[in-house]
Amino acid sequence: MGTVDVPEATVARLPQYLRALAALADAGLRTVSSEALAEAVGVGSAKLRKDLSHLGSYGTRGVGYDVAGLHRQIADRLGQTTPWNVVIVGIGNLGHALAGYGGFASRGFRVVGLFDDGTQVVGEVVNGLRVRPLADLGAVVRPGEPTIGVLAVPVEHAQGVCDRLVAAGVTSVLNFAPTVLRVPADVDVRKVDLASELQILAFHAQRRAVRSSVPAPTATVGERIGEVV
Amino acid sequence: MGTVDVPEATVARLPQYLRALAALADAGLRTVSSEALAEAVGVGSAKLRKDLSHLGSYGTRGVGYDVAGLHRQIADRLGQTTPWNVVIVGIGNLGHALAGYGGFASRGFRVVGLFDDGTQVVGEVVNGLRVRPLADLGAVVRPGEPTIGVLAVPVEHAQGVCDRLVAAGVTSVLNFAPTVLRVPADVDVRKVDLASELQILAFHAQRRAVRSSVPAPTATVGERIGEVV
DNA sequence: TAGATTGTTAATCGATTAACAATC
DNA sequence: TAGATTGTTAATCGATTAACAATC
Repeated sequence: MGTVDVPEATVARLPQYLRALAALADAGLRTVSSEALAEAVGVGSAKLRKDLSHLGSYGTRGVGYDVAGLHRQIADRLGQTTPWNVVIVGIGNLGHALAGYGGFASRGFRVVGLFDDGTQVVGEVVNGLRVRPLADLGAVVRPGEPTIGVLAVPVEHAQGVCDRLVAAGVTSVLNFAPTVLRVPADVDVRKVDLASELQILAFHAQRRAVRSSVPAPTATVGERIGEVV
Repeated sequence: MGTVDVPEATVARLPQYLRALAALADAGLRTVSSEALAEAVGVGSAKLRKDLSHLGSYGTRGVGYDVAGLHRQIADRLGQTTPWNVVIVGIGNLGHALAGYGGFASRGFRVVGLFDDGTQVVGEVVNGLRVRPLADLGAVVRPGEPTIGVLAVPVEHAQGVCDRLVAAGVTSVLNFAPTVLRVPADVDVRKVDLASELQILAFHAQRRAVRSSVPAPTATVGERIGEVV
């Protein structure tokens, strides 16, 4: 119990639990049941207990979980006890917005560098940071302290810029460019694909539309109809 | 075979396949094997063939898939043949960026409305669209044509604004606020949680760090060590 | 002690993967 | 026909869920 493998699906939910616990603590709650915490996060209580069991046991039977204790425990696991440095590369529309996004700082992330090679934007000050040319990456990314690189460049530059991030010592990358990045095995890449999200919503919407209009008229007695929704 | 259930995991990959096929078509390719297409998307060829089999069969044994035909087929399934209307609510940092994001238009999404109730921003023109007060939602969201709502408001307003989107007839919501939205069963919500993405990266990075430093010194002969990475 | 709630077990479900027969 | 590659089968894996014994 402890450092052993936490399933990926569980890891992805830890930030949600953490946020809900912070809200409960703010509300003055000392203790919370798996039922109540699960409800706040929108999952089932069994799933929540299973998830927490992967971190070790921090609940008390008959009572529930200590809000502050569980919060500390999860924050610890997410590495939130020490601040993480973040550099943002590509200060266009999206990079600008990310540079000013308040949600990062409040979760223990420090944006320590903004980079772009566009002659327009280099030198501009965004949210208190001057935009620097990519050549300066090495001056900001210190091999000692872990740094997360956020890629917000146009898709055609993504791989090249990613290579430079990796060369500078970045081993965690959040990629907003809609492309598959090739990286060494020790580099972790996550992708946020905004257009994809809309396409997935569109798929579901179209499926709902088709299912609510087509099946009824075309079905004949005795035919089997696929389950609706 | 056809309109029947496509697994969620497959749906999430369809946009990636579509993009890769567009690139192959641009490059002049007529035909592509599952091996080559899978490589371009960064998945295994077996997974790709399985995914495509859920759409019906469009490949030719011994030859591969017709690039244009498969592209059309997937675009169809994603509802990309008809344009989708998108409204963005909350024109702050992020909303601004999304309003100007080129990736939406190129995938068949039309941003048709920008909304905000901040006195500062209402009336401002962003990317050719005037920001309107939320009260105008009904004038833009037409019950007839499907509209996707993008929520980029501060977390404390998210639920309230979501309710208004739903009341206006929106049944697909992309939520950037870090909160669980309560919606009727016929409304589809997807969530993009930027801070969460960084937290997940931080979790992995910390795990890598712990595993590469701690286990070796503390392990004793005969002890079993958890598998590394 | 009685009531409440956890942590865990076991069953189920969905997704991935490898292998290969079908077939172009 | 011989070589290539699909579509499908079956095995495996990981995640979810319900139920309940352990225990506060």
